[in-house]
Amino acid sequence: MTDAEPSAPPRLTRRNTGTVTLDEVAALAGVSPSTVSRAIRDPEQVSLAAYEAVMRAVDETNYVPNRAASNLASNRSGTVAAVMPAMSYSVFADTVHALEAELSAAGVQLFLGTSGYDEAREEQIVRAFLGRRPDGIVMVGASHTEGTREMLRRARIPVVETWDWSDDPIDCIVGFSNRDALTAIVEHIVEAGYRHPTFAGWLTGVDSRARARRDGFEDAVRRLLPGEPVRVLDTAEHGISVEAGAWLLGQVREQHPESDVLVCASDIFATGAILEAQRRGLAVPGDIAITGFGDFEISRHLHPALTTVQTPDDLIGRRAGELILERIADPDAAPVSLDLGFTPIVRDSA
Amino acid sequence: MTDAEPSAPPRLTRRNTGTVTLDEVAALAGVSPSTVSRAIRDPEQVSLAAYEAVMRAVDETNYVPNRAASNLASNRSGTVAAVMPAMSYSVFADTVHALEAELSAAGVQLFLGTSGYDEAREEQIVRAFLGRRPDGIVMVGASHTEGTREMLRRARIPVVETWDWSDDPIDCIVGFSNRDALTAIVEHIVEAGYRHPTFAGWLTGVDSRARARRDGFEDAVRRLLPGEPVRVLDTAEHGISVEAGAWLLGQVREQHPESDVLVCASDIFATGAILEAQRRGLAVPGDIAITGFGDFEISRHLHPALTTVQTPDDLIGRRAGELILERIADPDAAPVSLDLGFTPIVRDSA
DNA sequence: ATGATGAATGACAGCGCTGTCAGCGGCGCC
DNA sequence: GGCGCCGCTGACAGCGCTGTCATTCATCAT
Repeated sequence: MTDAEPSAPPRLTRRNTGTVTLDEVAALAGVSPSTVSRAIRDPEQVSLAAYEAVMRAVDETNYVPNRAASNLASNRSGTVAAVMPAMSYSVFADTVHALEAELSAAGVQLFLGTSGYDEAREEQIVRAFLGRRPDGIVMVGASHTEGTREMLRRARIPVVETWDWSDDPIDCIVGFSNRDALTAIVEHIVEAGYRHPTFAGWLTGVDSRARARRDGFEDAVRRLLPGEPVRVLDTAEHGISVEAGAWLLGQVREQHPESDVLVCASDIFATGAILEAQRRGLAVPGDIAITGFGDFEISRHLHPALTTVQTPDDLIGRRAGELILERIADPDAAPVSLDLGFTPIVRDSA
Repeated sequence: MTDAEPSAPPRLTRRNTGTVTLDEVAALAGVSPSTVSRAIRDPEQVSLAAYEAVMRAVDETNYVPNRAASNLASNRSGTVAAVMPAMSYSVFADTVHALEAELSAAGVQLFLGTSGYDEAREEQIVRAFLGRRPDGIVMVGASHTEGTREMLRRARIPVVETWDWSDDPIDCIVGFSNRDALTAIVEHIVEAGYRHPTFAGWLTGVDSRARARRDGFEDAVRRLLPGEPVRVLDTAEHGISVEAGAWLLGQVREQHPESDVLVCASDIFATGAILEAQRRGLAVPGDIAITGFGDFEISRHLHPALTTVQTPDDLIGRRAGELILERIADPDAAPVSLDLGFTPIVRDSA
């Protein structure tokens, strides 16, 4: 089968990709390529007979449209890019899931990238994503390098920042105030009678949300517990892990033995701290109270059940998806800032 | 500015996309488009002077190459697609992370999709992904619809199935035997003196790995504990959650009060079961022993610390990435089946 | 019967790149 | 001095689609 057919000139195209193309489907179906294109994208536009002929040919050839060609011709990619800090332990998993559900219902695919809580890496990722000409982009966080902001602005596509709050979003923002959430926690613990709180989070990293939470803690302590020192523990090289939480419990007992409540920037830390307290035979909240952040599923099953803040994880994803889709449909719509709030959940640990 | 310039004919391109193109960069740099393309993709090919002129023009114009055009022209997309069952609680998060690290080091981007443990949905996702002409594809699991297998075979790109084992992979497979892993657990508990095990997992879903674990359990029980009934609990509508684990503990106590060890198909269940045992004041392993699967970070912090099986989460991702890259470079390489094994971790819960 | 409408279709250029080939000048070699 | 060689560059076609416009034909009101 290596010989050229005698009936046709041996003019095989130079770079034959070997895959079925729209033209071949058209030839088989006995219609023009235009009709095949229409039948696939919007059956309403073609007659029933044409539609059926095309579908038969598509099945027969196992035709899979080449989206790269489609993107190029239509200048729409049918994709949305999302950049998030991490996947493990992901608070963001629910957000991504909801986002993907929202988008895929509209036939839009999600491109996912993780920055590892690193804004320089984030910039690289955004640059790479922009090369794929997504129709929109979803970011976690509202803190980015100036380069990232600039690129995003220039891309002229809808941008939704999430999980954070800002008065100066790039475009749209869907989130809540991490700062206010921590303030709310401090208000609760003060009301519950605790007077010597210690904040704990991963502050070595570039996680602006952790920082916002820290700031909210500091504000509230200064306001509600005047004269009280602002105790802050950084998990540093322990990062975001259960182990870091266990370590934190030791730290607070050693470094701040007077502290009566450990205010964690994540349920992950709080989980580790509670388990470590169990191990040490410490009573929670008797010997030390503990609060979390995020209301993970495990938190209500711990002993004691964790007092925490519920964040609108999947609502963020859903709304972000809706917003992106709306703005793809109407690029001139005004930017939207959506504060989804948070819900303090008081259980037994504080 | 709506008037056509008198000097040039008013032949504005019909569908102007408004973004900077390679041609514009070339004009500004004073070289041909070919040279710009080369300078960007492989600086070695052009003179230093040309390279610098191009880079200056790229900076000045904020040029971002259009990958859709590049894909179309070169028939390579620079992407790899990955399909996994879920993201929440994700055992797979580490795998994806390692995979992404491996690929992005080679300048390849990862397209991620989740099937929700649904093989029909998986097929849709694969179809959609294939439209983007990825250079390779990574699947979680070795059980797919025939349609999926067929598409994947026809795509003529490297395919790596993961987290599972099969004698008849589509192309490559990197994983371990879930069946054998459960057998190993049963061997341990029998050796430790337990005689009445109950297996628990989410069997209502189409998770073939859960099923393989169940089968491994059954095999081992029949072999090592002849005469013993094969007790199996399905979390059913509770799915994969901590809550399901708590529920399981209740179930095993009620339905199989004689059972002395609960063999969970995931550390998530085991975690819920241990916490529920704490709540009920049951001694673990005294009243009932508990084993998990996956060795999540929290497992070693529980009380008692969980006996489980460590799976090569990120090694799977790393190897899968390497394999994909190798096979992109050399499409004629022979398929590889890589059994990465597993490691039983004996702690205090069984 | 006639023109006006509208649905369905086809022709064609072009989206922004890359592969390929040809051409240019400078160099070392016989 | 002529030859081949090599590094670098530019011209050009074409990847597989879609937007746009032109065309056809049946349908309808006049």
